[in-house]
Amino acid sequence: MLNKNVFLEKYFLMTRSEENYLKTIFHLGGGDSKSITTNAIAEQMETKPSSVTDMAKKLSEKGLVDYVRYQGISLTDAGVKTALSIIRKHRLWEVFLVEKLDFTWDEVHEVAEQLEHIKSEKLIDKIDELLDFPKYDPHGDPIPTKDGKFQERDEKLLSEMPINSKGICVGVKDSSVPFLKFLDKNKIALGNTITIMDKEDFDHSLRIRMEGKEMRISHQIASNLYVKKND
Amino acid sequence: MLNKNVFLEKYFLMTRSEENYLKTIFHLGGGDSKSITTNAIAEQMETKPSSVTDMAKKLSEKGLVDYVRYQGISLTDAGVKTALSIIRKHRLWEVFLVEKLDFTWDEVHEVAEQLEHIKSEKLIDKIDELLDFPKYDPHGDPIPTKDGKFQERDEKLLSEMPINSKGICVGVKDSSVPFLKFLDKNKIALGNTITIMDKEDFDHSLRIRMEGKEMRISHQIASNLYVKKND
DNA sequence: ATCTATTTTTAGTTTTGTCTAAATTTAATT
DNA sequence: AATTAAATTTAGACAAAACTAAAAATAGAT
Repeated sequence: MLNKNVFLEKYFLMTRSEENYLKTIFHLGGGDSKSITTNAIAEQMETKPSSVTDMAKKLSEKGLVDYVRYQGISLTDAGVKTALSIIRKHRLWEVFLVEKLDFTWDEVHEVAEQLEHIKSEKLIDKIDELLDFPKYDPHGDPIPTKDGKFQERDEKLLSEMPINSKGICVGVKDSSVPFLKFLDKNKIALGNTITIMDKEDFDHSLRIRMEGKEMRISHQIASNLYVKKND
Repeated sequence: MLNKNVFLEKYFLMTRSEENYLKTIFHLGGGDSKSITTNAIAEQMETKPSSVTDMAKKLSEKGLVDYVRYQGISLTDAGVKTALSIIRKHRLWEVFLVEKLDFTWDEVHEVAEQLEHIKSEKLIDKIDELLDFPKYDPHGDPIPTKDGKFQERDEKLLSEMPINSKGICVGVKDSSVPFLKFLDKNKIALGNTITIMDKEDFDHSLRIRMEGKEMRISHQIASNLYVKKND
């Protein structure tokens, strides 16, 4: 009826499903005007390629993605902005759940998937403030700022660190529940300082010192842990 | 496929819309096996009677309401239990927004309407704990316990209090945004002790003393404020 | 350059929740 | 008891978001 409402409806009122598509496309790298295939999106979202095509048309209509039949999908600037605002909400909620409600690493994702769709700018800004404007989420992933800026980290995989170097544990590459539970069980937490004592040529396992204790970790673990170089 | 999943689907997985219907029916008094009319529900939810009929059938199928054609709708025990769990979530989130995020009375409802549908028992229990198990929400309405018990209050409307009596402000009858804004502006807050100094026969307005200040309030205001008798 | 195999799209269907318009039941009035 | 008014339900339609199956386009291999 009103022009203003048409505008609002088209550009600001996103459904949960639309938001999930944008987020997925961003995570698959579609933010750098790189085309993501229909199949890749379908696989990631555990849905069918035909459903992705339908949504591609819809998001293209709204100016959030660039879509050419058979050529794949990439985010427009508006699409990136929207995706980042959802990721920002997701990661802030994750911090909230861990810091304020004592959730463990592996429990937060599912709940944050729901909370990220709550529509209230004031709410998420206040949560940000309550948490004292955190820069990283519990998995070590950077939290975009309100104006959509990312603060990337100078980080390396633990497996790539040289012998005798030190690093602070800042994130995980694999954020699956089994891996996070493993870390919890072995008291490997973000912020811990890790010293690489020795590397085993045979199986690429590492001997490390952490929180005063020495332990051996497999290559598989070491290649899924990010550390920030310390010296 | 599995029997267990059929069970879960039918009895536990509620859609947002189903939850809103149950909540509305409860608020209209349908919890005491009192029949609520199709029209009343439609009006409250700003929808059409035919939509209510459709949902009545669906909820009846699920064993959450008793529904007889042309005779109205009431909640079953299971329906009451579900409604109370949603109301519990709504009111706890309201407390959270006011206590932890400095929302004002009039801002909380809209956001709580969204948050009440988040599905995670652990989340709401932890929020409850974080808030130190509050008994009332910011509007003074009682918060049902985890096992669905209500703690009703010994409360009166301010307009019904005798001269020279004292009361503690515990809730509002009208929770519309304009009224809540009025209260904020005039520094009338939950917990304030109010002494009734005088009542004016002509317009039923009241002269009261609150927080050391004397003021006059109209009958309309006084008949929308609940107080707990103090002496 | 042609032929497969794969990917992607189209067309048509389903489910959920809504709507309108028409039909039916209940309630109220004479 | 008959009639009218109001409330309620049915039937049929639609939009969103998914699906299946069939058709079309692309890419890879010979």
